[in-house]
Amino acid sequence: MRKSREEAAETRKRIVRAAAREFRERGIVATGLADLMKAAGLTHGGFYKHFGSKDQLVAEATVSAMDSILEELAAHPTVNSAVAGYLSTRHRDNPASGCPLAAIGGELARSDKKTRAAATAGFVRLVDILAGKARTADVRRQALVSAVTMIGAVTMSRVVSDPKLSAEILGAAGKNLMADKP
Amino acid sequence: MRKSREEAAETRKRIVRAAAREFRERGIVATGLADLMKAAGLTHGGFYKHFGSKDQLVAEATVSAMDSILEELAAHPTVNSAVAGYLSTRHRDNPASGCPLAAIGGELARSDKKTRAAATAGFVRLVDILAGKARTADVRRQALVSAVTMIGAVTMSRVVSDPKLSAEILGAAGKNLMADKP
DNA sequence: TGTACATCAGTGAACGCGCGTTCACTGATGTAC
DNA sequence: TGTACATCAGTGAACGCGCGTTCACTGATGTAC
Repeated sequence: MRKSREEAAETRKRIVRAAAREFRERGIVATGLADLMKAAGLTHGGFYKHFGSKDQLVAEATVSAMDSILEELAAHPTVNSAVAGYLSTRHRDNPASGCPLAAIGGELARSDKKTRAAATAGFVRLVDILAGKARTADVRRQALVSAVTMIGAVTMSRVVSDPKLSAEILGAAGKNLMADKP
Repeated sequence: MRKSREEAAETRKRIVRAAAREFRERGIVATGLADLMKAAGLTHGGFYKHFGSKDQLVAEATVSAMDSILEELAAHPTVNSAVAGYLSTRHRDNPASGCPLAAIGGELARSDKKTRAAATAGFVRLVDILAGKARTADVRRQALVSAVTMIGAVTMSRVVSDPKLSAEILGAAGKNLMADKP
C-alpha cells in the first residue's frame, strides 16, 4: 500500500486543500476529520501519517486559504478591481473558495497560536494589497479600514436573510470604498 | 420537584441568557447543551421541558444577545459615543457580553431561518442607531458601511495575534467613522 | 544491476468521550370539587 | 377552605452517533550491499 514520496506529498496537499474548502464552507468545529479525508479521497485512519493533530491541519488550511484568496486579489489590474471582486455576489455565494477571515473569522479568533499567526499574516498582506504602492500612514490607515469593511460586509451579506439587504450591504461598501478613485 | 410557573419562566430566561453568553464566548457548535445547562445551574435532562431543540435555543439566544448589545448602544448620548464603545478594547476583550455579529457572524450565516432572521433584525436596528435621526439615502448608506466596518474591525481585532495591530485596527476604524462629526 | 530487507502511506477496526435527544421517575404546584 | 388528583419542572440515567485519536496490518517503495 505504500505510496511514493511524491504521491504522499500530493496527498498531503490534497488534504490541506480539501480542509481549506470544508472549513470555510461548514466551519472548523463542525467539520469532522472523517468527512475531510473522504473529501480528499482517503479513509480517515491515514490522517495522522500526515498531521500531528486537527489543530495543525487548521493552521495549514488557514495558510492555504489565505494564499489562494490573496493570489486572486493580487492578480487584479487595480486595487478597485480587487475590492469589487471581494465585494461581489460571487464571493459572497462561494465561501469555500473565498476569504477565510469573512467565512470563519470568529472561529479563527478562538484558534491556537499558529492559526491566528497565519490569519494575521494573511490580513497584513491583504492590507498591503489595498494600500497599493503608497506607504504613508494615512494610506495604511485607510487600507486597514478598507480591509475590515470588506470583511464585515461579506460576513454580514451572508448572515442577513433578506436578499435585497444583502446586496445593499455589498453595494454600499463598494460605493464607499471606491468613491473617489479611478 | 415541580417549580411554580414564575420560577419556570425565570429558569427559561436564565438558560437563554447563559446560552447567549456561551455561544458568543465559545461558538455555537462548540458549546454543548450539558455545559450550558450547568452554567444556568441545572442538569441537562431538563432542557427539553423549555425548548424543542438546540436550534430553537440558538434563535432565542441570538435575539437576547442582539437585544442587550443594542440596548447598550442606544443608551449612549451620541452616535459617536456608541461607535467608540463598540470599537473599544473592552468590547473586543469581552465577546460574551458583546455583539454576536462580530463574535459568531460566520456561524450565524450557517444557522437556520429563524436565527438568521433574528440576526438580520438586529443588524437593521444597529444601522438605524448609527443613522441617527436623519433618514436620507446617503445617511442610510453610510450607516450600513459604518455597521459592517465596526463588525469587521472587532472581528479582526480578535483574530490578529499581534496586540499592536489589534489596537491599530480599532483605532483606524474609530478615526475613520468619527472623522468629521462632533 | 539484482536481491534482501526496512520503511512507511494508506486501510479499516477500535478506543474513550461528549454530543443532542429521550425517558422513567419525583414531588411540589396547580386545579377541581 | 380542605381534600384528591392531575400536571409538569427538574433529575439522572440511558440512547445511538460521530468525534479525534490510536493501532495492527498490508504491501509497494526506498535503501543497502
